[in-house]
Amino acid sequence: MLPLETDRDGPRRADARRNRERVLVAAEEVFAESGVKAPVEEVARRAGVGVGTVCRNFPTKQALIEAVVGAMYQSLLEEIEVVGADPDPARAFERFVIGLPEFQARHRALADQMANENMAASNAGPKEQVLRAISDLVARAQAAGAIRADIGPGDVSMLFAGVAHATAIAGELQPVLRERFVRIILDGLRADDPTALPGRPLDFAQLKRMNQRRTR
Amino acid sequence: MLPLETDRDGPRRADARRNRERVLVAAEEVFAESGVKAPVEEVARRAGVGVGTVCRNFPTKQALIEAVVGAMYQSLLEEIEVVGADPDPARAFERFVIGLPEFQARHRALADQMANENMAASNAGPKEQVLRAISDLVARAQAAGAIRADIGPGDVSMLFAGVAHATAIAGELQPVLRERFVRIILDGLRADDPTALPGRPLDFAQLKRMNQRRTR
DNA sequence: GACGAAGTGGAATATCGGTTCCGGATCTCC
DNA sequence: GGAGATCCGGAACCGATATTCCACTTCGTC
Repeated sequence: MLPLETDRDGPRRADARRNRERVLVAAEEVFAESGVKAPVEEVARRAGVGVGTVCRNFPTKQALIEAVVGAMYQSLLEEIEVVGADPDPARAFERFVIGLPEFQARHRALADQMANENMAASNAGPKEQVLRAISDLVARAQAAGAIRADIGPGDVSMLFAGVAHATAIAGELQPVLRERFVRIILDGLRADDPTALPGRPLDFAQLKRMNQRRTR
Repeated sequence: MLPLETDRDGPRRADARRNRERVLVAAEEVFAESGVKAPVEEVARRAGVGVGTVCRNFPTKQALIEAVVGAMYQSLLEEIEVVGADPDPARAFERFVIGLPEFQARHRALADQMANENMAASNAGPKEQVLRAISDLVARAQAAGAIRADIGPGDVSMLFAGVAHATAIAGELQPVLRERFVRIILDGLRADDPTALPGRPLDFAQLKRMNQRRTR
């Protein structure tokens, strides 16, 4: 996607590089439709190449998934930067939490990945930026008094990841349901007169630690 | 579990019936620990029988899963009846929504199943009872003014299923996080001065229709 | 206790999906 | 345009897992 690619992992020949790109695009589509459990062969068919080509560019299925997830973090980051530019912190936060489950629904592979695996070691770059951006958004909204103070960015992303997952089965009702649920949770996050929460606000460091523990 | 079993699906010999029961128990444990993707052989080992025995009693893995799910609906029903006996509708509802994600976390197979598959055709009996009980709980809470009127029982169960799924990865923090999220959503469900929701309240009939569409 | 029916264990089979391999096609550079 | 490196397709391989099958054991009954 970027010219830098040639440095790290680009094949030497022009047609090969084209194929690699087509595989990546196909994989994003297939994983979005059928989840990461979709067979590699399906990706190959969609890309119009043989399985051998897929496996040469991405030596293992896990590597393919991580490449796709990396690209998605990149595009998520762009979306966040757009809503983050909103000068009103409350509205920026609201636009973000409406967009997040929609994004996760659009790229189911990311949601599956976030729910299931380590992903801690890999993709340090774009992922870290996304997490920082989310933390900022939450902190700004809290500073503005738009949402209660006793939650952390980890709470927010887990809550809305749950919405994305729950609504995933919902056919054409999906967008409406997603918005219903987001609105309800937003009401719950407003500062008015909340019931006290047990535990401490959840930040991403703790969330990461949980994932590491789990995969060990 | 009941004497009726001999009619429908019980083997004729006493030891065989014992084995069937042990398989069911083992399957519940194994699925809870490792999800429904756990190999049948693992279930057999845990039950102390051969795979042949498992497959004779439950001709297909799907059948085994459904049997386990059926048993879990039964026990969920019992829990609901306990909290439903609370004379205060608001407190009954609250106890229910705190218990639901906990229950789903305890029996991950059920959550997987609820999220993934049809389950519409099978297990008509106990499932229908559970759904009716949930609808009652929601309606009573709404009649008492404890929660907003513009949501349906389907909204409630999807929201809290989402919590169960999102918190599934959370190791020892799981119970705390679950309660945090449930409290937040409960705040959002209270009637005070809610933002208007798009769409209509979701009931179980619509939810079922969604599942059917999806598997077709 | 002995006989037949019912049930058992686990090896064999079938299937599916990821990975490897290689003969042949394609590109790049001279 | 040809030589040689690079890359391609997809068949073959492999491991994992569900399902089937049958020689052997156990149960229930007389």
